[in-house]
Amino acid sequence: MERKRPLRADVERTVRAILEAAERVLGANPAATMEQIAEEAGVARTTVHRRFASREALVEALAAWAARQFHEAVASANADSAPPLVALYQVTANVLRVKTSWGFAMGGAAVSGDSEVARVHADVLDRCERLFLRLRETGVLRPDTDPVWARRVYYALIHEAAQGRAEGADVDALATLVVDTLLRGVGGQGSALGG
Amino acid sequence: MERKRPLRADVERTVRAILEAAERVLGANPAATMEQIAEEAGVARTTVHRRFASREALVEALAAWAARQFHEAVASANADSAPPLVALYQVTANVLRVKTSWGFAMGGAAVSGDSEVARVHADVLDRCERLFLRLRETGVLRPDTDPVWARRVYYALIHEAAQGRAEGADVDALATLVVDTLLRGVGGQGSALGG
DNA sequence: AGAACCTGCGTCATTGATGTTGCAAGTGGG
DNA sequence: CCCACTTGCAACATCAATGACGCAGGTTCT
Repeated sequence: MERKRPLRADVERTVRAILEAAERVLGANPAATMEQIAEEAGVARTTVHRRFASREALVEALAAWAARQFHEAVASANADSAPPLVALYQVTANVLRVKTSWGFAMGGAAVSGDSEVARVHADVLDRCERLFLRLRETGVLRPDTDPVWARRVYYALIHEAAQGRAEGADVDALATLVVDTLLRGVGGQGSALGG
Repeated sequence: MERKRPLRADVERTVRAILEAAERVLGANPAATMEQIAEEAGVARTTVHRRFASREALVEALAAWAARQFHEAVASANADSAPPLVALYQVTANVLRVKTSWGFAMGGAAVSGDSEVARVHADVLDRCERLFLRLRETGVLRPDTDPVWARRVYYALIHEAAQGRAEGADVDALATLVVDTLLRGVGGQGSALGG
């Protein structure tokens, strides 16, 4: 996967431009054409094909690029060693930072392919499961909570938070919002249904 | 939009079969072809084209079909008159019943078109906003909660609940889970972050 | 300056999806 | 029983997206 010879600086810039354009365009419309991506990137369609052998290759490269940042975001949060609640907050903030800019590349449409990318996401999922188990053991999560459901809610909340707000929004505030909503919900004190 | 003459019974059955097949196939892969839909429905591709002038028309009919059930599900819950918490639970259960079977037809990909369908969804959104305002006034929601955020979380939770569980899962249990998670979150007592 | 490289543009081939039509066969209702 | 209707099948016409070249012009590196 490594390039044989170092590429010229402008080539790298072009590739970056294409990837960012692809993120924007495909984020707005997953069925967008190479033409639209090229236009958004400010290059000719043929140039895109020169850099990426096929559409599939482009999407995969995009997913790989995002997966790298995703992995780094999660890994740098010390999810396994830090106190679970702190780790949860750290992971949330880091992931939000990435996901607000690379929402499509991290979504299902891009990760469908197997190989490296799927492994990274599976790995993150694993860390997440472990983190939620620790959260429950620590008493942060209610003991009767299904960790899988909790994790899915967590993912959904992150998605929502990354989706709605503009890129400029304060990531820390968003992370607080997500964690807070995840743990306390939006209800007042005695608002639970009888069960 | 009404048919001039009553159609033969088997025609109606064919249309239903196509719509249901479209829901299943497009749910699994939004970019699926007419061929695949026809195959799933057990009819020839030309038959699909006879019943639906174009792909767009098919998707729109699918969305309209789902929108009708969606609207009915929400309307029959008396969201405006019943006590807000009861209404919330009712709406949740009713919507879940529909959404587990018509997930794609109610999602963004199908509703993108304007016209009737968009109006129904906008209407439901309105009722939702009002319901959440009432929930906050009643003290069910924390006073400092952003109603928009609350509603978005609610939508996301419904989506997750409808997504994961098999169709047979107990709708009432799911609704309880959603409302419970929405209001209380998944955390224990003193688990909120310091603010 | 000279070589190597990249890009834009025009062109072309291919492929897959869409939509249409004619025809023969099967079914149900009157 | 006969007619109207619907379906499956096969063939056809489009059309858009993908992907591949070759060439001319411009940039960068040495």
